[in-house]
Amino acid sequence: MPASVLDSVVSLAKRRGFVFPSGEIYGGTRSAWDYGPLGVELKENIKRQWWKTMVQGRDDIVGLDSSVILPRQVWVASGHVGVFTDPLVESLITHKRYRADHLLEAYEAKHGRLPENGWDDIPDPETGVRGNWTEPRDFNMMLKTYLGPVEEESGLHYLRPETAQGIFVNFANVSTTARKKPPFGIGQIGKSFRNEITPGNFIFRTREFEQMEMEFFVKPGDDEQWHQYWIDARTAWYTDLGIDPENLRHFEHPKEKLSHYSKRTVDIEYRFGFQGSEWGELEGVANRTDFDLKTHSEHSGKDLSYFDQESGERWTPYVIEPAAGLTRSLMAFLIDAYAEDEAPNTKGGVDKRTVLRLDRRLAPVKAAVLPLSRNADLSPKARDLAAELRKLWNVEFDDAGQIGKRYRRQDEVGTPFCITVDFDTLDDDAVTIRERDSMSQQRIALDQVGRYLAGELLGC
RNA sequence: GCGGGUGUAGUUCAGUGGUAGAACUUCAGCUUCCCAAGCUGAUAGCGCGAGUUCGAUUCUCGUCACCCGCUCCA
Repeated sequence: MPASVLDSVVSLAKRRGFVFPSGEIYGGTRSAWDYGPLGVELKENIKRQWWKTMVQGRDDIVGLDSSVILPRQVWVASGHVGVFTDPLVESLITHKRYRADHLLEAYEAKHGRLPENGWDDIPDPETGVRGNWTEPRDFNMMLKTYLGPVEEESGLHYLRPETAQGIFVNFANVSTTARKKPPFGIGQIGKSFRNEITPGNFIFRTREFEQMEMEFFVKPGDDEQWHQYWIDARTAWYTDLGIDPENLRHFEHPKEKLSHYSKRTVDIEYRFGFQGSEWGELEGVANRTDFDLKTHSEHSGKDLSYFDQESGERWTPYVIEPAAGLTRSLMAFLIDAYAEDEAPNTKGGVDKRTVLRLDRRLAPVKAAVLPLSRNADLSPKARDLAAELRKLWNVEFDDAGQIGKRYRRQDEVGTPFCITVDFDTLDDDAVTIRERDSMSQQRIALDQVGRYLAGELLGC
């Protein structure tokens, strides 16, 4: 997919109010974005579909909404305080950055001792020149905040860098109250925060982001099967909602690059068409082993193991985690839905039509009611119809300008149905419903429109 | 954070050391109007700050933001 599609989508998103730079009137804040009227609808629809598929649609998964702010100890236990605080140095020659501890370890491995003159002895791995380093600096990926009126160490809290920990610390609460036993899962949608060194690529990487995560607890030994199951299930979720399988692929994390908690991680990647690397991660499906529950058991003193009545064994569940980035998938859905095709015009020729072929379930606007003309009292009738339909769906009313233009405007944002109130409506009390993709039209009685749409928009 | 690039209406682009023009968009009106690019009119901009200068959107510096790379990850 050429980069121009990505550019077109970004431009469309800005032009039609899906996404705005955050705090734009003050110059903006780095890599923070606000979602406009259409963007928030799309975002909510994606969330709703995820929730339906992952939580409500399954007997073995329940939902949770845990807080963004968690005690510092949670992050010490999870390993995030340690892992996310890497002292880094930068080469003054190549401007590449290295982890300070890695360079020191390498030196020690080679010489059998620590350098006598500190950083003056450490060579640049590329050029071999010694001592050209910046001071080691801590890069903590977690955003800090201070609770309480005084900014002091005891009030130090972190904003969560992943929603998962809120699930782990509630594992016992949920499994008891919801009366669930492994294999079962807990799903959660919410914001997470990371001090990314390099955010960018529009809404692809931001410091404040929204995750759709599910932690699935299974018996040790069953974990690898379940892992594969969720990789497949999650991939199918995207294709079911309209993503072209050609634009999806799996990326197996190399063993040496796995996160501190992971045994195996497979990313579901989408062909975004970025300039640097075409593919980008949509969702990571990780086998987190029993790392999280064990570490929280140790640090909190609360036993989070599970007693299996059937076998009489006690074990700590393994965790399979499909963690999806909400706004990334929003971007992927937009890119995949974007199309420019040809449509007939008034003069008997053909024109270019920009159309978002979004799945109906994701479309921000489900239907638009368009009176053919402002004259002859068509607008009031159309307004009434729109008001009626709005009780069930997000419906727009538009009577400005030419009818053809209004169709195109709706196509551009993926509205599946355009309902036209015309002059005949005054006599026959019927309207024309035009479908976005097929451009087919049907005449439906006014009092049947709601029923018709209900059938077409099932599951929305 | 470091290096490179960029910054003119909502969008895409012009342009000048004497404070800017177009197209499309948007809005209002006209056209009994069924698939944008008919007619009339209107709204709207030099990212922000400082310096040089009689005067800066234009030159300089800083800053902010965006894009590319290092790195990190949903």
